[in-house]
Amino acid sequence: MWNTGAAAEQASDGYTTIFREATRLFGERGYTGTSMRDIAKAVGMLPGSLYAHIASKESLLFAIIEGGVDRFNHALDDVRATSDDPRVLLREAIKAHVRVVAENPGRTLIVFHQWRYLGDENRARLLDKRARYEHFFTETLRAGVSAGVFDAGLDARMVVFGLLGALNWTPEWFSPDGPATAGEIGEKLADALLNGPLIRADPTGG
Amino acid sequence: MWNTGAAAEQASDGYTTIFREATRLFGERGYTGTSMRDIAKAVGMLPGSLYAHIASKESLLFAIIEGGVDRFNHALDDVRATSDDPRVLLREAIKAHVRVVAENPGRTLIVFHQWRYLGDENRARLLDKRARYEHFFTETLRAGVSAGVFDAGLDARMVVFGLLGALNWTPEWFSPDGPATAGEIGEKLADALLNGPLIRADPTGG
DNA sequence: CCTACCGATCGGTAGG
DNA sequence: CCTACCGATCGGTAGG
Repeated sequence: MWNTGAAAEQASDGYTTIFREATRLFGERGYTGTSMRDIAKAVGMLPGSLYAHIASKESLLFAIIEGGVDRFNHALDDVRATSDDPRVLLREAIKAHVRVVAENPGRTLIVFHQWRYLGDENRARLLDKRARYEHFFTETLRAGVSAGVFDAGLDARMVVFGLLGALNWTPEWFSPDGPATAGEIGEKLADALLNGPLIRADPTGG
Repeated sequence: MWNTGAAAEQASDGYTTIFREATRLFGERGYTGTSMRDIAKAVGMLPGSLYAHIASKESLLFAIIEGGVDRFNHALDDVRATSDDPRVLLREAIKAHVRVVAENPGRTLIVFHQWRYLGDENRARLLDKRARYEHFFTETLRAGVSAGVFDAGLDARMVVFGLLGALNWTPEWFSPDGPATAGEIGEKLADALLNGPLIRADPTGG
């Protein structure tokens, strides 16, 4: 009877296993498309037994989303420490975002889309955390415009919506099996987003 | 008994009403989060009566998504006729995209996210139509790089992913109640996306 | 488009 | 974490 159970499950306890399988299933089938029986089957329990570990289906969704948003916000805390230059901050924020997405694209899709299924209170808490994340981009852009390194002629709201939209769409196409690392993708995506494809008229005529 | 029924329903027949209410409900609660009973209640029928007008829940989802994708592709057909300049084509495509989103942001969210719930055959048909849409952006970018009007130093895949991500995220924030029209938003978004916020070093020193 | 219904499944709980 | 179960709801159909 030695070395069975916990070891075979990679030392995951009941809650951890439930959390992991629920994340996978919510990502694949959606929250409303996943039943507690699906989760129970995936973790090898009977449906009623799940409730020895969790309070409700919604509490599970909330834990998944909140944990995901927290990773994004913590990544920004590291970014803030890297520089005072808004150009560097924005580039590092893009790279950090891609890194967090790359950790678990499926979880990120849940974070971005399935907060709609939370009850009023949980949804409000989540949207507050997401607003904090988005605020960094708005403020960094504003600082860069003031410093004269970002284009003051652009609509700031559209720049931020465009940037965040591009970033929030990354889990739709990022593949952990692709040849490029998250770091390489982050660099190239930052180049593309910060510069835009358009070549300006060159005042030297060259 | 005059002037009741059809007139009060704005001349919508059964199928049209079902289609409209299903679009609204799938947008608000998701496909798997909406029951046929929800739809029946919204249109004022009993659940079983829906099947006099539709074949199945999935056929309804497919009709909504296919109709939505077709609007995007038809809008691009108009764009193709406007110019040969890749810069103009890309700008007009961005504006067209925003216009289609603005028509019905809820339907667009279904188009972008709920194709996952289609069966294999319907999903493949949809993804093919979406690929055709995305191909326009890839090709227009390539043409612009060849013509020397788009930056050849950027990773083309990242430019297209960034652009399409920003566009596909628009239904998340676009509000028909906002002060700006779809046309104004499209212009400003195109400026932001095509130029990027970063100011290049000016060779004239100005 | 209604009446009446099918078998299957839902989130969750009492008591151990 | 299992046994045994609750009332509610699911997509869909036969026959009119």
